[in-house]
Amino acid sequence: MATNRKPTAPGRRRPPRQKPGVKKEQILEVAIDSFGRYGYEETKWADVAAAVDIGSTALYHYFESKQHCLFEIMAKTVSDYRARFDKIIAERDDWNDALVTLLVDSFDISDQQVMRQRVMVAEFGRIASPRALPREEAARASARAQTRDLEFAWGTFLARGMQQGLLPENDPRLLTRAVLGLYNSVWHWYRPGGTLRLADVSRFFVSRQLAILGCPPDLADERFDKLEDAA
Amino acid sequence: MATNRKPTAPGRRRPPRQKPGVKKEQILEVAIDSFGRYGYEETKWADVAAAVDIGSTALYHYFESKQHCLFEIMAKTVSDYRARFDKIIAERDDWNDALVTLLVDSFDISDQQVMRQRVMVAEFGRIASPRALPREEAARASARAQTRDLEFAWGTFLARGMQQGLLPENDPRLLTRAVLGLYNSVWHWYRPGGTLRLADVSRFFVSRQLAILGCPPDLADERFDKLEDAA
DNA sequence: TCCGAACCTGAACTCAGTTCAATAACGCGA
DNA sequence: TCGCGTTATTGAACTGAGTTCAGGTTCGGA
Repeated sequence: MATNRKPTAPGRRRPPRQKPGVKKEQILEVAIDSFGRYGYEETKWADVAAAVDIGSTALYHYFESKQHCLFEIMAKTVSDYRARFDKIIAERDDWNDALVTLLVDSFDISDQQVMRQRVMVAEFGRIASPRALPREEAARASARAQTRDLEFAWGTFLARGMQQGLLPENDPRLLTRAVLGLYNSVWHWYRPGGTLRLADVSRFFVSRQLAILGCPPDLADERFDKLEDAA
Repeated sequence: MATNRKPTAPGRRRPPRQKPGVKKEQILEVAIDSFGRYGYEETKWADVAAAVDIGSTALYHYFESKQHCLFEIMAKTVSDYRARFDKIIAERDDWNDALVTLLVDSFDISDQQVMRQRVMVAEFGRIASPRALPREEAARASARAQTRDLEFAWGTFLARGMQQGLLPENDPRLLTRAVLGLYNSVWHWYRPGGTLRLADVSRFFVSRQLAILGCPPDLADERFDKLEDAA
């Protein structure tokens, strides 16, 4: 837990500069890992700087503040999820197929994406209140708006399933909150490298999500069996 | 949002001292409300002091730190939930009756208890890592241990339902996490005084919890109808 | 070779949270 | 009613993570 990085040896040339954007990606990587592992509060901003080998004030070249970094992580997390959501919806005609794919796909994520989800659910409360710094506020507002949009998109999708008679009638907004709420709850306790494999968590929770919706919970079993065979 | 309280007028007698414990309760009330409404971070500890009409340093007579206060709130929240849980279990012979009562009862809470749940779910991540100050650490450890115990108790209860053939066989621990995860997810977005009535939220989410468990979701309908008639 | 933009730094500042030494009020036994 | 330990409170000072600022250095391209 060194708080300060070692200074460049005097009389020594600095290492050659990398491609633009690389450093920022490094910072985000370290931040995601540290925020996800120890929590946002516990993580010292200066330690993140040290980990990517810059002085703590250099961080302000990339982010307006520590929270700005957090909000960018969150905005990216939702935005990536949304992109996958849209792609799946667009590619499937069959509603049931789309549903199962959506549910299964959202658990089919890398360790780093898990960490992002952990950061997301742990610090979600922060995106509620506006901030003063312009870019920070932009990132916050973006994360918030995209979250809302995503809920709306899910609601619309579920309403379509009801129209087609594939889903029992119910308030689509509350149903969305229930399905996504159950999904998000996973990241409060699941962490990569634990005793539980994500594939098992996925199998269990997808079936429970289907139960919430009122579908036969074994709707996704076939899909999982196929995935197992592939692996 | 005044940060400092007005000083006692000089030459004036202080107001008479209240019963011991009253001030601490006042602090907790204000803290719960403020943490739940604006978030723990956003809430300035000194503002809490001002709200109960003491200087900010006087808070340290009651709590070792701001986090200590938070942890006491969380510990109390779990402990109260647990007490209700145990009482309900003890009073019911019929397993289905107990289940429905547990689920319905956990939504039958006052506005202040809602705020406590909001604080709980929003800041839950903090109870993971140990703290240095003794009483603060004690409160943290207590909150953590009680949460674990509660999950265990739920798991045991669900396993009993499976033994009696009233619940489909499933991993009781994962099932517990799903049921409680869905419950907790509510407090991320529900707040008192909104457009949605808690009774409606309750009706919907209890039925979804039953769906998760694999029970007929209308198992609780009768109960709700009775509650409606009473009101 | 010059220039502007991107990148980075040390020193200093901020401010919520906290510590500390001292004081005031209370409650109770002598 | 006095004395004395406990409880409650305060102002002044301290702490440290986060931040600002006024500059430097490096780079790619004109």
